[in-house]
Amino acid sequence: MSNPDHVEEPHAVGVAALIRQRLGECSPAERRVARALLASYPAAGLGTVAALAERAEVSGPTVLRFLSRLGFGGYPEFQRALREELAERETSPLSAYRAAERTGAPPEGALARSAATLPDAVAGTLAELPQGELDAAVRLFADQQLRVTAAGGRFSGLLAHYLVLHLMQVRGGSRLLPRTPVERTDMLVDVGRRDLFALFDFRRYEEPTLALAREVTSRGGKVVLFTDRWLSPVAGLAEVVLPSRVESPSPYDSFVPALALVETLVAALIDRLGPVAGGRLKAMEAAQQTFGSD
Amino acid sequence: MSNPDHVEEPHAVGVAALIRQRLGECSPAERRVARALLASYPAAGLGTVAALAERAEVSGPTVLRFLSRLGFGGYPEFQRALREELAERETSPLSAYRAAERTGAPPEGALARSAATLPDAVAGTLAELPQGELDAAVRLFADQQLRVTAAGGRFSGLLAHYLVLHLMQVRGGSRLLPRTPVERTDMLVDVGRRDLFALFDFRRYEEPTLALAREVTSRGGKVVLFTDRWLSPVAGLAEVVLPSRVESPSPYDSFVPALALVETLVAALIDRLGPVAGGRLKAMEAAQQTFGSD
DNA sequence: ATCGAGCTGTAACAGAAGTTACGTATTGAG
DNA sequence: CTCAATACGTAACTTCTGTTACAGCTCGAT
Repeated sequence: MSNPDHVEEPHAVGVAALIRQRLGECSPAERRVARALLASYPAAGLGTVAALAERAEVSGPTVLRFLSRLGFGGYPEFQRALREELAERETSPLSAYRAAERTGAPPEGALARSAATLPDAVAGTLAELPQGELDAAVRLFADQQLRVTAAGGRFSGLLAHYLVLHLMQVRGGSRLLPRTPVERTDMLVDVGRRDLFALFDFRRYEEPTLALAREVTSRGGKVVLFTDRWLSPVAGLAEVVLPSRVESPSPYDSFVPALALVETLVAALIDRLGPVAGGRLKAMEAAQQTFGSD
Repeated sequence: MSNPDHVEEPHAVGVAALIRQRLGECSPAERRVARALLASYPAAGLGTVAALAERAEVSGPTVLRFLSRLGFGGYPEFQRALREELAERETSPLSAYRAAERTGAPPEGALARSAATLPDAVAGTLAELPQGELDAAVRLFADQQLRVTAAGGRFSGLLAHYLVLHLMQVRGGSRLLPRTPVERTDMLVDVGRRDLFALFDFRRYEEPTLALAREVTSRGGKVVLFTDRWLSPVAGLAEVVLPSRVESPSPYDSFVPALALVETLVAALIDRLGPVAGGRLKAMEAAQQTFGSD
């Protein structure tokens, strides 16, 4: 379906628009269905035929005839269209940005777009984060028996690196998996039950990361996954999944929410390991003067 | 603020919040249902049980058991809750996370601290950013005549790396300055009027970075500085200064606002230079495999 | 006033959906 | 190694849903 021509298909421009467009050709009772539908838009159409009929104060068959007139083959088909439209809309939840986008003129500039998207993305990511998942992740990272290895893709690898830099100070026993296959395989020979992997996999998901996850889990290692809200395929293998939003002011996905999540994890880890981390902190600071920035 | 009494009512705080809250008490297969549900919320829950089961790669009864554990009497009841929530949200387009923030999230803990500090820090950073400074920075980075070199400290170097990865795709002629003194001096021998340096210097400010800035400016090179709100001493030498907030949920400073600023700069740069050339993108992808992550 | 055409609701049907019971596999404890 | 408890899927069942056929009604035209 890649032709931009006008299509008779109902799904072309959205169900709501279709209803308004064809409203003229409808009978009185059918019009009541349309109004009931538009009154509380997708929700009213996601229940049963009988419920919608009652809300519109018509009979069931009238609802069916109405939908048939719109071009739908049946009620399930209509609901499917509604759900698909809903899924589309949910993926870009920032109505403010989209509204500005629709007005034709480009938004006030990148700065305004950032201000509109990034704080919400961070807040949303943290709000949607399952408390249990974070707790589970903290429990794993706090286990000093486990050796932690972090890995990611070209961009997300920086998040892995950032996590490792913090873990080194908080609990030790952490390392960053190199991106070259040679060094990588060398580091993976002795992976086993005592290993915890922090994997970062964002759209477009990388095959090597999935392969890595398979290898690790097959050997009894555990995986904590940082991914976007569409969930990398690694999610199926991971013990803990931490999703982030990726809405961005640019065409590229944003890593700001994901970074916020990493820092939150580190903060929670410090909360749990408290005194231990404090002592290590002092030691690291002493040994760190040749490096510089904390 | 610290009342640990959570209401047992399923519909009290929204279905999504309920799922996240009870995720800990669920069996592995049930957790997969929860993830599938949250991945494309609420659409995935508005189809049939079989469809949701297939999406989660579990059986139908597992879906039912999961919902039963959440306190729902049956699938229809669950869908009704979903639709009611949807109707609620449609009427008040305010962000869903606000409500979840007030009712669902625990009053204490790292997650709550992050939710309280990071979004505001990002918003504040962007709001306090002088539009003129951003414009000036964009003008410099958009100048293809200039060779861009990015450098930073142990942690902030990751931001420099992130900026370079984007610049390579957007405009080319960009490189990351190594952190070892030997390679560093080697890269600096021919610095001159045609050079632009993106320096990242955060508390505690690094002497090497200041020295670098002195060397660069003395040879006629330009400096754009990313720093915290207390301003690195490099600020005196920089042509453009971009300060970020650093409030954090942990004892360490946060780089989330700074990353947001970098992404904003990239977005503005893309606005100015137009869409990224497809050829450059392909070439980058081909060459990326030999790359290591710092 | 009568006829006819189009709406609309009632009732019965077929099918799909949710639900439940049961058996197998898996895990952890003793 | 054995046993028990839990987790999970398969299959049968039952309810409810969407659908269709049919009959009554309204309204305009002749």
